[in-house]
Amino acid sequence: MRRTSFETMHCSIARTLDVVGDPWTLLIVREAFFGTSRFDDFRRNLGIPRATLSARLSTLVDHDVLDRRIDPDPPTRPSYTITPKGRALGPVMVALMQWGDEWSGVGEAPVTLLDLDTDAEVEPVYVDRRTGTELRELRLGRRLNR
Amino acid sequence: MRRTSFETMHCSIARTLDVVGDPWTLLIVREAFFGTSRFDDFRRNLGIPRATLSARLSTLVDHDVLDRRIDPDPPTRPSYTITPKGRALGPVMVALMQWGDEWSGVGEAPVTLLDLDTDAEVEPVYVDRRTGTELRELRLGRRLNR
DNA sequence: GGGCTCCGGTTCAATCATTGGACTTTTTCG
DNA sequence: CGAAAAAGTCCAATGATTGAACCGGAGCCC
Repeated sequence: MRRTSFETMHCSIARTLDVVGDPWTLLIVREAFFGTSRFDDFRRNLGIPRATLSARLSTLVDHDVLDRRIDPDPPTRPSYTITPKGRALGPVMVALMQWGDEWSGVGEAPVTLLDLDTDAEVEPVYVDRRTGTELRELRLGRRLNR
Repeated sequence: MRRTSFETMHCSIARTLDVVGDPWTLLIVREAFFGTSRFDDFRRNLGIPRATLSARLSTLVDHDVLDRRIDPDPPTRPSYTITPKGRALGPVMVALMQWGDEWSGVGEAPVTLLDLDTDAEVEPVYVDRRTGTELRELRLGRRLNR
């Protein structure tokens, strides 16, 4: 049977997972985020099978997370670049990375984030926009709208 | 062929996706996060097939994201509750939710987050711990450690 | 106690997705 | 020109998901 679609769920988490909720997709987005743009570079960096990569790139382009265009000047090959919508997945990747750093027994964090302008290390933390309180200490609940 | 395991990748995102990188898992964690604990409640709330739910719950328990124990008092049934390791996935779900709110065309945000103590609305934003700069405005790079 | 229902699964066949490898086509490079 | 690389497609084999049917123990009801 076909994988269940979450489109109809009235839930933003479900709808996001409908786009990026498979094992490979966010790794592809990660690569694109940090500059990978060519088919074979994705393939080599990730070790993903060609057919799978081809399928994922197509749906990412369909969802406007990546942009596919042919470079006019040689080498004349497709180039996959991240869109604003794709770049907005940064926080998702940061959150996944921090959880892996802390809980997956990877040891020392494999990657440190940097501010590209100042070259300083960056440590993202969630705070409440209004109060500035760190989210770590908040007990979160939810209210269903509508 | 079996789904590729990301265990050996020296990357925290990949290792996290090895645990929660399939379409259903994070929805199950979301349910557990907000209090669902019984097999049939997960099934009804999500519309997930029994066999799939059974498999996912098992791996989540194996990974110590959920805790399974039998309630001693009747009705004597298994109860799945979220662990600290599972609760630490909160930021991942927040990031997914915010992206869905903004980019998935869901309309008004279906859910508002609340501080359970004060009942005030909470809007989580990522800032750099050191500088307080919002992550949105940063151009992010990475440095590979080791 | 006997039957009924509910809950939490397991089992099954069908279909879908993923994988590794072989193959193709176009482009680039020497 | 000839070789090699890049970007896919095609294929058979194997897993994973799905919906439906089945199952077994715990409560409940008379």
